[in-house]
Amino acid sequence: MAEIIEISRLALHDQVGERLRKLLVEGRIAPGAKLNERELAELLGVSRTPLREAIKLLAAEGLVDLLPNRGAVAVKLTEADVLDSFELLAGLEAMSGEFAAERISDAEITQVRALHFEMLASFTRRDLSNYYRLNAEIHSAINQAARNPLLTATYMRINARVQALRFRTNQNEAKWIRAMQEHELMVQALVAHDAPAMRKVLVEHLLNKRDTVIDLLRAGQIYPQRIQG
Amino acid sequence: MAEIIEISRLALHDQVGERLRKLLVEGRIAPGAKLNERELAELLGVSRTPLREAIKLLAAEGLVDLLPNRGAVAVKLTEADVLDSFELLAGLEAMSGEFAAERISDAEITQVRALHFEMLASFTRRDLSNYYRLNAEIHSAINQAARNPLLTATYMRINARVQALRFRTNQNEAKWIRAMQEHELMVQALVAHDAPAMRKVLVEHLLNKRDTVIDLLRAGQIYPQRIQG
DNA sequence: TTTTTGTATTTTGAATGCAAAATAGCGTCA
DNA sequence: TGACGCTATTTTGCATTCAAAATACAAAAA
Repeated sequence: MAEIIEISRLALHDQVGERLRKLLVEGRIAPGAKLNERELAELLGVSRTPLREAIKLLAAEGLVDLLPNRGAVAVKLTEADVLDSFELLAGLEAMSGEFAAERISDAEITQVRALHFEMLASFTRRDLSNYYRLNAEIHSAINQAARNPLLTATYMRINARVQALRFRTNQNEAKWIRAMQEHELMVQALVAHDAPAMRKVLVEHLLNKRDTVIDLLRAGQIYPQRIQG
Repeated sequence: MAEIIEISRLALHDQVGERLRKLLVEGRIAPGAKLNERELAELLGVSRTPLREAIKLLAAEGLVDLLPNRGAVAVKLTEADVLDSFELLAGLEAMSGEFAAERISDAEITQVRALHFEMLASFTRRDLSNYYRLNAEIHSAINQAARNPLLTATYMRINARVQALRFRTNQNEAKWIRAMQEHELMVQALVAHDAPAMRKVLVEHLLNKRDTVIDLLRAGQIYPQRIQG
């Protein structure tokens, strides 16, 4: 009989972890907010045990801070934290980009180019929602093409920390246009399998994103969106 | 009254986490070995609750795999995993090295040079134990000089995964000599604050280490050291 | 002999309970 | 009025307990 790959439903603590992660990344739980175990357990409909296991997991991912005997709080990144995060992300993206330029297949290039044009369409329509989705898909495709799952996982982990911050950052028209130009260069570098060019444009791209986020952070445009706190 | 920074003793699950991590990294728990909760809890003298929390932590760090309803096993890296790990480590070290070259202080350079000569002494005596300690200290000092704690933490996390593999890998005289030459170049690059040179030598250094480990892995020289399993 | 099926045991997963630490509230004293 | 200290309540941390899933084993059938 054929081997059946069982689609194992996730364990409770994993489900809780995913839901909590989403709440944190989307900013539904505000940075700096205390995570009351009893409250959260009731909200999520589970006992405190799996919730605590999930919190430990998120702590290892850097999404919450653990205070001994005083529970967990959603991380509130300082400006220095944000700078460090983007610096590291730039390096990781550069690495991804280099490997991708060397290893990407023609089929994958075609796919990236298609996504790129779709993104241009969304940009033209100023359709932020689809723009962000396509942007994420392109970066994900580049990561895939790098052929290093550990690199991809590491990138995603660090990215999750700043995800809440990046929510809706491209209101600035000039910076948005520049981001699109950089994406154009990325596609060119991939087509040419030019690893150094890919590194260069990605580092620049990320550092620009960093500056945008830092500006918004200083202007207080980011954290005030909190829902719970 | 002055604010007193309390040296809070670690919570139990953290202590358990550290002890477990040590057992895994040192290979005392063999790769692929099942982590029986009852056994381990008894061995460590705690109940299963904090142990389970610690295991979740180590799973997030990539030191154990979680099998739904079947517990945790110590990760057993495939050759592909090892290649991915070293590729990522090379990129992270390169990043560290670049930033360190740009940001290192004169005092830190002096310290690295001193450690370097101590390591040369250990090399000359073929004193493996001190050689490894000093080697780790130098890489740690470079990481510190990069001024990015998140990068340091990320590097250490990935490094822990392959730590057990790297245990005693420099038996090969020729490769050991080459490693020493590379270290010489590192110090020179740091003194000259030459970031590109630092990147170059560190990537090379790590990829050579990778090759050494892969050779040993293929020759079956690594995993057979297991104690428990 | 090999495979299958049913049962017993083990092991993991989650809820509950209990102790210790932290927080909050209140009263007292300066 | 304000600061300090004590008690009560809340909250976290860990152990214990209970339920469900997986594994091991043995017996029966092909």
